[in-house]
Parts: sequence; structure tokens; C-alpha cells
Amino acid sequence: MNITLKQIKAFVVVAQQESFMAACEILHISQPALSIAIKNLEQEVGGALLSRTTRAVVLTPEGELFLPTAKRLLQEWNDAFDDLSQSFALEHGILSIAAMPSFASSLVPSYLKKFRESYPQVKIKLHDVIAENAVQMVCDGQVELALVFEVPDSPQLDFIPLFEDKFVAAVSQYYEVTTQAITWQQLLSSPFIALQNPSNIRAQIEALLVQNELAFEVEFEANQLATIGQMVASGLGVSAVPSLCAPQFEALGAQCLALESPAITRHVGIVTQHRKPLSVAAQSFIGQLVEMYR
Amino acid sequence: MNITLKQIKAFVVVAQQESFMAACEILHISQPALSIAIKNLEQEVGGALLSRTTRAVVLTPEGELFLPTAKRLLQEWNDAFDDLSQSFALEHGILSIAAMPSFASSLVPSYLKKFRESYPQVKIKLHDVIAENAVQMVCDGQVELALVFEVPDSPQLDFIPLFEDKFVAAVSQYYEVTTQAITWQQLLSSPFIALQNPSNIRAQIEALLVQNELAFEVEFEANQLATIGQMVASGLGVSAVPSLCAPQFEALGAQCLALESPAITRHVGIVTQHRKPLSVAAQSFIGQLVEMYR
DNA sequence: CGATCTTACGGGATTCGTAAACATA
DNA sequence: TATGTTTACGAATCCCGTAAGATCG
Repeated sequence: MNITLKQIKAFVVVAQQESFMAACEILHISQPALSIAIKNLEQEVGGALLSRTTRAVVLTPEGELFLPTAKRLLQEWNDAFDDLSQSFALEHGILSIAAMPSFASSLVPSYLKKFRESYPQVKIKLHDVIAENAVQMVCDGQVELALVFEVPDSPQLDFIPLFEDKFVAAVSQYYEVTTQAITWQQLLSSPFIALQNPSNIRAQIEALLVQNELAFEVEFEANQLATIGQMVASGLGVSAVPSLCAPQFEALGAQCLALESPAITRHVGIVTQHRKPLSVAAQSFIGQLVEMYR
Repeated sequence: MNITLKQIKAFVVVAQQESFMAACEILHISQPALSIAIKNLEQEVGGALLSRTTRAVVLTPEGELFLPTAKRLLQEWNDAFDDLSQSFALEHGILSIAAMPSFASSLVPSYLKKFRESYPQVKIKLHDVIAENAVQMVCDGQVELALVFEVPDSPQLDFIPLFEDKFVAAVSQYYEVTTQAITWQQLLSSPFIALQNPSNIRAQIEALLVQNELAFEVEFEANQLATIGQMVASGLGVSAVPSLCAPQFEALGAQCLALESPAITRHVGIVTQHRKPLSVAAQSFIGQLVEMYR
């Protein structure tokens, strides 16, 4: 059974026009072509749908019965493909991403703003969760991509670096400094305020300090970066955060200084599931980011 | 936008098989043909539906979204045409007909039985109404055909004669007769039992008698032929009915005699709407009847 | 007789299949 | 390297359009 969409369209138009002549103008084909199309259709379905005399074309009872069905089929067909085309044209759809808090609360909003300006119809779901969970969400397929620190090489994940981030020291405005940069040793002489575990930032700091045999005592802990920032600004103590957070910390009244001996630098970028195709929305978003940092 | 059913079928099969190789065996085409079909489909909709590497074929997010829709489209397509084909194959459908009472209660049931034996899946609606209404129902399109006495020529109606019916005299079993045939004059010497108006039979009798200047007095009236038959059988009086009804009347205990001077003969046949196509069910039914009386 | 649908036939586009090239694990 | 997809190209098929034929009002 080999019935064509064209044949159904032809049938519907002829039925509505009650004339082959009139129909073939709408369909932009010649009468013979139309005639044959209908004839083939009727042969396929095993009976006449239209009764033609030279003066009038009327539907057979079976044709009458089939006409609404045919219209429905065409309608659904068009709806389905319009929808699909719209998805590709980014005229609707959902972009589902995750970002680690330090990133989500700093640069990501501006990325989303830019993306939204290009594709205002695409809805955006941003999950701001700790880096570990963000990556897990990529693995689980809950989000298409995560914006996090570089992850260890994994056969299941791909990483696209965007830029390099360097940890900075966060100190109160009244913290006395002679140079623009301070060392970890200097920093740790003040009470240290750290993020609570689990946290990628906390883990990185701990790993680094253990590696460098630096004494490390946490005097205060909090969950949210904003809280840490506030605590630092209040003069409770000092902290070390990705430079990503510097503007936010400074806005809260803290002071951010270059931090060395040793410096912690990490790539920040996009994690996606390896070999899993991305939606055009995700592709476009990644494209914008890569372009921005190229 | 020119998307083919084949392309959708191809997409669905490839998506299910997750392999072009496997899919093309199911589809009975070569890999290149399949590859091109999918490629064209993707071009039409404006984006990739499948992500292919040499080892695996996976759906893109858009393809994932579209797959159920595609399946649904195919399903509905097939359902629609199966249904239509079944209509033509008389594997279902409805035959809607009307018949005048004298016909409906005599020969029509046997016609229906025969039709039903040929096409057991076709439902039958029989409207047994007076001839006038039966014809009206044809004009209104409520039924496709009516089984009645011949109607006056009309541009809106067609008539296919089946056989000729001759009115017979219905008398009681004890009615004394010398010959097989009696005249109207003889008949009318007994009390006459007539159908109530409106009735085609009544009208024909009245017209005939007026035309032949025969005295006509109705002693009893009833609506149903069966009632008339019972009344005649009981010896209340006599009547004149189409020979169609003779078996029924005789079964009720009446006696039917040829009726002459003058004889009333009328064609009995099929009335249809002029130039209105008939369902295959109606066509088959008419075909059986015509064949039967040919 | 005129308008309209159908059949006949040549040209063009699309699609198919075979063979070779290409890409990835 | 082996499997599986894509490109190249010749061939078949299908569909369309022009012209002639048939049919009904």
C-alpha cells in the first residue's frame, strides 16, 4: 500500500472544490496529473471516493466518510512538522543546564541574558547546584550541559574549556596589605572561613594545602558563597575563592587580592555527556560561549 | 515542504533499530537509499534527528521528541486506510434502506438474509414505512434506496424495476368461489376492508375504482396489513392487496384469488436518488436483487 | 456543442542500487 | 583493521505536462 500525501491533499482539495479543474489550479498541477493521482489513490484504497460526471464531481458515501479523516491526517501531519521545524529554528524548546554556584551567581546570568536575546522563545532551566551534582546531572541526562571547573578525564564526559580561573584571597576592607598579592601563608595567619563540604572549592583548597604541607584550620564554615562574602566583609576572617566570585565579594564590601605560593588555577568550562547529541538550543548556547572566549 | 511517508517510516525504523544496516533490511532498501532518505528528511525539517557514528546511531534530543509523534502519524495513517479499505471490501459499513410495508413484511427479509450471508459484517437498517415516506427518505438522503412500487418519473429519482405485482383479492376461507379469478364487481359485493390513508395501496385502489366508475364503500379500516389479513380471515369482509402479501394472508387463514376487470399491476423495484453515488454496500445489494430477477 | 474528465505518450525529476571512499572504535 | 555510513554515478521508476479522445449535460 503506497499512498502519497499528495494524493490525500489532492483528494481533499477536489472534494472541497467539487471540481478537478478548480482543484488543479489550487494544487498547481495539470488536470491529467490530478486525475491520475486520484485514480491511483482510489485504486490503492480499493474503491471510488469521488463520482465524476463531466458536469459535477460529488463524493461517494465512502468518500464522504473519509474526507474528515483525510483532513485530520493532513492537519496532524503539518502540525507535527511545523513543531519540529520550530524546534530546530529555536522558536521554542527548553535549554536545561546546570552550573556550580560560584559560576551560576557570577557570569552565568550574563550568558543566559545574551542567549535569551538571540532566542527569546527558548525556555531556560538553570540548576545551580554544587559542581559534583552538576556533573552528575549531565551523566544522568537531567541537563544537557554543566558549567563547572574542569573534571578529571572520563570516557563518559567531554569538557570544553572556556577560561582559566585563579583563586583569590578574600579579606576585609580593613585588612592591611602592602602588595597586591599575598601568599597562602600570609592568608592563613588570619581566621579562615571555608565552604562546608561537599564543595569543589573546599576540596581544591584542602588538596592544595595538604600537598604543600600548609597548616589549615577552619574557624568558620558556611554553605553559601554570599554568606562567606558577608562574613569576610564583616571582618570575621578571610577566605579563598575563585576569582569568578571577586566582583560579588567586592560588592559585599570585601577585598580580593591575588593569591600565590602556590596559585590555584583551574579551567572553567562546559561538561557534556560524551557522544550524546546535543539539542540545537544547547549547541547554540555552547557556540555563544566558545565564541565569547575564543 | 515535501516530506514523504517513506522517510518517516525510515526514520522510525532506524530509530528503533539504532542502526541503518538493520533498518534497511526491514525496509527492503539499500543503505545508501536509506541514508539519503534520512538525510533529505533532516534537510526538510531543518536539523538532525539522528546522530550517527560508525558504531552507533542515537537520536538527537529533537529526534527523541519527534519519534513518538512520527509513530503516531504512521499509526493513524494506517488505521485510516485500513478502515477505508474495509469499507470498500464490505468488511464493515451500514446499509440503510427503506421499504414499503407490504414489501418489507414479505420478500425483503429474504433479500436481507441473502445479503447478510454474503457480507456478514455490514450492518443493515431497514425502515419499514409507507411508500410515500420511503421515497421521501431517499430524497432526504436518510436512506440510500427504497423498495417500493414504481414512482412517477422524476428528475430527482431513479427507478430500477424488479418484478411486476398484481393485486389479488383477499377473502375468507369460506368465501364461495367458482373460478380462480374474480372481478372487482364481485369482490365489492362483500364488505370491504381497506388500509387507512395515507397508504399507497389504498390510493391505488381508489384511483382505479374512480377511473372505472365502480362503487366503493369502506366498511372497515386498519393500519397494518397483518390486521387486515386477520380481519379477512375472520370473515369480517374482503380486501384487495398486492400479491406480495398473498403468502402472508394465506398463512393467516385468508384466501387469495386473482383479481380482474380491471387488474392492477404495478412494477415493484428500487428507488434511488438520481446522480447520487451509492455506497458499495448499496451497490452490492442492488446487484443481488437485479441478478435475482434478471 | 461545450465543458470537463480520462487516456496516451514523451520528457524530466526523483529515487534506487552497485561500487568506492570515508570515518570511527 | 573492521564495521558501518556516506558519496558517486549509471539505471530504472515514477510523476508531470501536452495533446488527443471520450462523455455527459
